Amino acid sequence: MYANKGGEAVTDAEYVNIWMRPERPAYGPKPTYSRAQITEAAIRIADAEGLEAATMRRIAAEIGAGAMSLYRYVPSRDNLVELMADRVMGEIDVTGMPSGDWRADLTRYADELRAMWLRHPWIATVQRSLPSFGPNQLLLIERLMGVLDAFVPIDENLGLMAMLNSYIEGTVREEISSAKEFRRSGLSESEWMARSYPYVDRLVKSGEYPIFTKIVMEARQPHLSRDDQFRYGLQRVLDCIAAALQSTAESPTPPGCDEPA
Amino acid sequence: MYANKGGEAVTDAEYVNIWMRPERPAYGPKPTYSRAQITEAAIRIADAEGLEAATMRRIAAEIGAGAMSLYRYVPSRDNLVELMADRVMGEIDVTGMPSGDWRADLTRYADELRAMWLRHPWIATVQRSLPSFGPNQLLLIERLMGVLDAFVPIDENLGLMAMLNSYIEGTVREEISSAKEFRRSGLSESEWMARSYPYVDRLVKSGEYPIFTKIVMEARQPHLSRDDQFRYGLQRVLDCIAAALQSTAESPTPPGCDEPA
DNA sequence: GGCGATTGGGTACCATGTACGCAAACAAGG
DNA sequence: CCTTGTTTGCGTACATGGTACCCAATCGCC
Repeated sequence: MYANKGGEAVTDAEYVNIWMRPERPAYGPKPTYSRAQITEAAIRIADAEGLEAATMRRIAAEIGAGAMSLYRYVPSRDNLVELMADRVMGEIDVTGMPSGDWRADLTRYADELRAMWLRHPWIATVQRSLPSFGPNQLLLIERLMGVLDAFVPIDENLGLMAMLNSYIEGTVREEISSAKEFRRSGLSESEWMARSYPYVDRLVKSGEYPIFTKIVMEARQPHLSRDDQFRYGLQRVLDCIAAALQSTAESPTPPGCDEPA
Repeated sequence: MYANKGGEAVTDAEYVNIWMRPERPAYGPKPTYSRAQITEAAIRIADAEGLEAATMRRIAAEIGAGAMSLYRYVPSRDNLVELMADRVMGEIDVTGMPSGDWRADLTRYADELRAMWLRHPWIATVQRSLPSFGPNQLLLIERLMGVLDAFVPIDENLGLMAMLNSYIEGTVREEISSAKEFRRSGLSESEWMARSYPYVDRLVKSGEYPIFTKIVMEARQPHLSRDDQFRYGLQRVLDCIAAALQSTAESPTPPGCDEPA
């Protein structure tokens, strides 16, 4: 694809991931566009109309380029999605993050992560894997893991942060699902509920789902603001972390010591 | 699409979801296939080669039908995916589930759910929303929520189960991501690690990511068996639930229930 | 100034979901 | 039994999406 200084061809497969691939070589005409610009345009479209609307042709049109021109900047659409994912990770503000007050830090992180997911609902559909971690994602890991680094061994820290992230992502995923359902059907929340009434009613009337019925009839949770639900659950998770900090402070033995692989 | 007994046409839009749509009318030639058969075939393909490999043509070929024949049984591919999702939910064995020992029940549920996700990694990519809950999903909710129903108010129960499910799904999602990465690259785990070494090495050498470096160098977690990681984290989540049961048992609800084993 | 790599982008190919139409199959009324 | 209305299986066809390939225009470096 490119030629390095030795003049040898460098094939695509040479690069482990996009982050190892140079944005542009120092030769030939000046590029009209840029990875950042393309990524930005793609995010704009995905935010407004979903990730599936961000097609190569559409993105190209958005920046006034020809469809195939994008491939001068990005090896494939999948890779572009990785760029998008890392780009939005950068929106999470973790400046001054190990502030000393871990609970405040994690609360802020949780709020920011959730807000970011809600701004860019399509990240719910992209799965990340370790080697695709870009600079923003890495910096985030750095700051987030830094919050508890002084208090617990690294393994414990990994476990706790996995729990925290799972909670945040799981919760937001549900918010996104229902929001997407509304959008898909083009109905308002109340219209949508009216529409699904026949189904829910049939289930309730069948008598086979007493607890489901209880949820439908009694639960107030669904009527609370999403923000309150989230914050309430988050407090519980943080309590959990507090307990774990306590116990490791007492017996500093990291978990899984006695376990063979 | 179909005609009801009055002879009036019933359009697709009349149905809230697939579960409200009758499988087949009582007229015309006997269908050669069935929803269940089609769903089964689709799952088989998706398990082996990913959800994107389960195309309509491929599924049809699998059962020896023409591509368009599937649309006599399923309104769209999206709806078929919903059928698939509910079908695999049915694999989770929750018989006799409110057994009295909530901790054992939830542990069993967690193990089963995780095992099911690992058998059918593609569910990670399908997002569920309330109205698409099929019979198996509903039965699962029924049994799972039943486990703590006697101990906590319904809203608390919802919150706790959301936390539990988030933990399970978040953890398994990561397992799936890396497994998929291996499969995609066609490499073994060690080959794959060797391949991504240049990237990791560059990050470590840069000195900008001390905690990332610490994870790479010191953490033993990634070397533990996935099962152990999962079980360890799960215990922590269950402890969390235990604490929540404790606190709600003290104030609002009448006593008489016991505590974790 | 010329060489050779690189850029923009048009054309084209293949895969996918699915609308449409038609002939064969079959239940119910005569 | 035959007619009639409806459904089934499925081939054809189209719109859309990713992207391989090609070519002329562009520009850094000798």
